[in-house]
Amino acid sequence: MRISKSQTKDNRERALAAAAKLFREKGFDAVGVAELMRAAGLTHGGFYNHFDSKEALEAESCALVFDRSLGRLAAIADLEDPDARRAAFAAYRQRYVSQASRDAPASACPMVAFAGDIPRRPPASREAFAEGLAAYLDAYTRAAGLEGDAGRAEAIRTFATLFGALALARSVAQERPELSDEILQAAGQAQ
Amino acid sequence: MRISKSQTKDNRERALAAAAKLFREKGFDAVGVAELMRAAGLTHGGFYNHFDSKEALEAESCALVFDRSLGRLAAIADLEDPDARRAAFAAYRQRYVSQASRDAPASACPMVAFAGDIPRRPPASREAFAEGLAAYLDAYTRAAGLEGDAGRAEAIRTFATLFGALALARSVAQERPELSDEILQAAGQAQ
DNA sequence: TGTACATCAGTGAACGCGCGTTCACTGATGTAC
DNA sequence: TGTACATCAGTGAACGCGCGTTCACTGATGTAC
Repeated sequence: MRISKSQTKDNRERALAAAAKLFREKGFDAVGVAELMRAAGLTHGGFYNHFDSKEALEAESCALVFDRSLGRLAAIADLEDPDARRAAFAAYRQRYVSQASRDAPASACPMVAFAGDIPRRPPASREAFAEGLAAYLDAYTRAAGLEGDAGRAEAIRTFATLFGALALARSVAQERPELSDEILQAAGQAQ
Repeated sequence: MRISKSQTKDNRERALAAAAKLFREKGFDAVGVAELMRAAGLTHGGFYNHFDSKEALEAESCALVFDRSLGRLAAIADLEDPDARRAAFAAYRQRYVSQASRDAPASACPMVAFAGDIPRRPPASREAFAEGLAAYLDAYTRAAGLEGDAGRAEAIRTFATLFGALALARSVAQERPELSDEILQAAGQAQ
């Protein structure tokens, strides 16, 4: 049956949001079109009314998924008071390597969720991810209040530490929870 | 046709080695049994003479893949001269975040290759990986000459930096080669 | 505003394909004598 | 050492399954008058 335009738009957005969540949680190939549409409250046949292919949706997800992080970092960078900015940035970093982040792969850092797979994904996905990561590192550097070549290198290095710790902590969370916690704590201690 | 015992053993080892290489390069699901056996110079039907299932081979690969890294780190830790040990460890770290490591996913760090997927893999694979990572962090800490709680935390943190940088550098290597190089260099600058 | 009809988003059966796995068969190896 | 036979690793066709995608159909929406 035909559906109202606003309903149609809403359905598309729900499918895209479900994809962004499920892809991060389970990986691209492990999420089927049918599962994804079911999560959006629809059936699989209608998928192609909204997207050219699963690949196209994947690429769109790869772009969408950076929005929240970029928004948060921009908000921190834009704080006028330097002390407030520093405090907000420190809080951001602590939250990044928290147990909550580790245990919520569907909503936490998209880079940790996608980085491992991205080199083997289709070009459009890779491009969206690369653009997202580049923008993220810029935003992170600004939020850190760092400038110049050395500042930029320091920002990249400290982000690599957070990223690496979250990825490693997740990789052993089920089998070695104490080790997983230890990794997060070690990263959180960095000043 | 029947094959000699040593040939049989050799065939099994070649299949396992091919798996360890291909899984790191392409990911577990992207490597089929047929492709893997072809890489070992065999046909797919014989696979089940050597392994119970693809899952069983995957778990075996997850364990095998740590051997080389563990051996290298142990050799560094066992150097008698502290200066030589420090130099060897520094060289290990530089090699870890080199362009060569980034561009050779099939043979470089198994953790970077597997960490993202491991939480979604079967229990036996996860267990082998967790054991490998735990052993690796112990070996890395010893090679770094670090001791005690603070030393251990520092070792974990510095490894997370290397790991994160290599993973991030790989994720944008095809689309943003300059950014990829910049990430490796930033990590290499850490003292 | 009301009516008639064209549009098109949603549905679910059906498709083709690739995968892991099974199986009947082959023939050189290993063994019993 | 030689011979006869059982063993079993390797082969490739065939299987069942799940996936992305297609398609004929439905019926409420949007539009033309």
